[in-house]
Amino acid sequence: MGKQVTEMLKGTLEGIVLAILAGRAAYGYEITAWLRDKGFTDIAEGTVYALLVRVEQRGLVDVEKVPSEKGPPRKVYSLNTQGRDHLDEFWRTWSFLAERLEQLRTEGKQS
Amino acid sequence: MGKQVTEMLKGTLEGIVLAILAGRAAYGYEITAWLRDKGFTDIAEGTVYALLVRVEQRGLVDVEKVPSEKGPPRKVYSLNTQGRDHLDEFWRTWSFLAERLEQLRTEGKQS
DNA sequence: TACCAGTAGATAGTAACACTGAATAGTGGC
DNA sequence: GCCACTATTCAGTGTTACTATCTACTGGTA
Repeated sequence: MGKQVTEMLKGTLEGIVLAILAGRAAYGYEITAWLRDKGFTDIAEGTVYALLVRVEQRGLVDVEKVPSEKGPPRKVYSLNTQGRDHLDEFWRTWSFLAERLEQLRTEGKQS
Repeated sequence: MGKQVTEMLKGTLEGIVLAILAGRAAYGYEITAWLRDKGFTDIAEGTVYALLVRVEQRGLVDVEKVPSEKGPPRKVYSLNTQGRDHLDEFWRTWSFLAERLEQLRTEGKQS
């Protein structure tokens, strides 16, 4: 998908991951695989882990270490109350942006 | 609007400005004022100018210096063919992202 | 046994982008 | 002569995602 989506993901990827965690608890490897599956083909492995560390440090998620049948133990993340608030705020910001862009797009088609 | 929109604008602000220029030619001060008017209250002056320099260097816009009745001459930017292609690409990337986010949002509401 | 693929996470260094703050420069009004 | 408004430029900073690499555990296979 190239460089353009990379820049656009800055600020949105965090919201995407929090939205995933709002549905169910998940661990890094799982989230990365899910994103790949949804078409975010060029999200690097390390990116999600770094993001999870950030949101953990900011206290938006709770973490639980769960042993895996295959491979090292998983760090399972779940959204806490603060994270839920942050996600709400994210959706508000996203809506603001999406509305204005949609308006710009339709205006552009007219001219 | 705070820090969240700042990060989200990375990658999209360029598209927004190109979309504006697709409608009509404009200069930096004008674009900044327009954005402020549309609710992007915390976009700094310098930000738009820096962005315009970038897109000019990448050859997406044509520039014409126009004397102003009040103040120093304006640099009027207009979208060229390459810029139009880039804008199309931007809309494709944006759609990709917007679709997936919209899906995530509605899924989240179900659970 | 040795090696490799798959699973799972961590980390150091880099690039891109928007922000902050200040400087520069021109015009007109008080 | 100074201030407000218009208009652009630029140096320095912070955040974020990428690249590349390393660690570590399991199971299969040559």
